[in-house]
Amino acid sequence: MSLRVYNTMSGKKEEFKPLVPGKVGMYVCGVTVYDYCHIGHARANIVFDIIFRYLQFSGYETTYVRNYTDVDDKIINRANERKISSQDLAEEFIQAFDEDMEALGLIKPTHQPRATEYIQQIIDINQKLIDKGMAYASGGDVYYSVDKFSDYLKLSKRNMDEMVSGARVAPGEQKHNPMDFALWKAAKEGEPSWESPWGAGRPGWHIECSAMSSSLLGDSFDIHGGGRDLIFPHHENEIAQSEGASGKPFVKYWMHNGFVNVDKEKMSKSLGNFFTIRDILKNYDAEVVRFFILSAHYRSPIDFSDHNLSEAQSGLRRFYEALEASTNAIEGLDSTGHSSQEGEKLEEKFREAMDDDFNTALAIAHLFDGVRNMNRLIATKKFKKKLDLVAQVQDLHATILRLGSVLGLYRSQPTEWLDKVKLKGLKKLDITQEEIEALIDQRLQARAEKNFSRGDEIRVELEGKGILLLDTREGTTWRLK
RNA sequence: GGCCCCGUCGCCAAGUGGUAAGGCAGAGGUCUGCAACACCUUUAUCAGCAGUUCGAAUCUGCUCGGGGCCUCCA
Repeated sequence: MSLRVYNTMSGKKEEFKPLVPGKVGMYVCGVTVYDYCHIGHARANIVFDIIFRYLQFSGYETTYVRNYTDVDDKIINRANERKISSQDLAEEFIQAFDEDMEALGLIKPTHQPRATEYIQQIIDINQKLIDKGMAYASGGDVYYSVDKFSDYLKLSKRNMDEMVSGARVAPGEQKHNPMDFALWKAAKEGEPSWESPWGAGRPGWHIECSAMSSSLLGDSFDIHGGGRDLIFPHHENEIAQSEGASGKPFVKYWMHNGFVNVDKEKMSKSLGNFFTIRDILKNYDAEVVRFFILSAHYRSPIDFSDHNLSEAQSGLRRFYEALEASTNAIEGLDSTGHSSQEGEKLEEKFREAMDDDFNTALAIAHLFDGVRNMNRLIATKKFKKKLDLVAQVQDLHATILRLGSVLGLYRSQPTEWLDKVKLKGLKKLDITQEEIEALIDQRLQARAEKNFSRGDEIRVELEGKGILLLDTREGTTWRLK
């Protein structure tokens, strides 16, 4: 079974065959750096993070480019509001972005170019398009003539006539056709600008991605990704620019992730229903956020809510509890002399799921099966003496960790993770760790005196406050209800 | 108005022609002084209607409901 990916261009799943066998070039539209990232950005970046990881896991030598758009109207406006320079604003939010991605446990792309580092390439594309008659300079601006590109709207599958009727020309724009879009904008007073054959100016939106992708991946490459909302106009315009300039096919597979919704509605700034990554991480562990996002298929919409995050946390906790139990169960038992096929079987299912357009939800379901399997083995009587079973648990344990890392999961020490999440949850309750431990001591005392009714009282009291006591051979511990 | 997506167990969520994965929550059981964890058992015919087919959650049509893009947006 080989990798199949859903291509927005064809609207179907296609067998994945890179341009150069064994190698993949992937470009993902990053952020415009003028504000903090929200959970929608988190989803897009996590989705392509695991696509990157899985391509590498599958043996592809992958070059992953994710840009920063650091020159743009929104940046200029925001910088003016704050009375700082665009560069300082961009710098501030590039740093914030990097911190957020690091916190979410993303691995770094191969290249993270900035639009302002590619001004010359942007100018070159403009010139090439003008030379070919596909773009025109007009009053210091440069516009793309969409009617010169017959494939325009092939990605978003829209109808030009109807688009035109709804298109508007902003005041000051000098377009021949309302659907034309700016490749280069003449600088206004106080805006960042660069010298060009058309006077001082700055790039339009879209063109920077054409410049950075061709510079780092070539005129044609394998995968181009981003959120669904980028299909039109951003990606459509990129195609027009890049194919118009190079005369070659731009991208082989277009991949778009679904939205994050809040109460079934798209999250957006205008609705005011967005959550920043930073705020979410105050209440939930980063891995919980990742687990939540990967528990649905990347193209489906997901509903962000406290309830859903909590469920994700419960699910992840199951993994960590199993990992903790298996770590303890196989501790000190090295080579058993027995072989096991359990890991191999699990990996096969995992690959099958991931090969089917990165079906992380199914892949995780298989890992859950692995967990149950492992727990069942450990619960066997005289487990440690049955070396064939020990071998299977060792195999499953290692495989779950290895496959989990392809999803960026289970990277923490189980006990540490469980404690961390527990203490984070405790903050919401009306009791402290010290109080719990004091009560545990009292209960221990009572039980030592065979005063079970007092012991049960304490259990019930703590349960009322959201704390469950666990009696084990090593003593009594607690967890959140 | 144009284009597009979705509606699967209480909740989350896979499954795109061959007879419904998984998780959370619930019930019963084993274990436990009592519990918890873990394990075992158990819970759906897929919004509705009409078709195509030997066979459909999966294809077609219609209806109802929800959402997205068409202006900046992951």
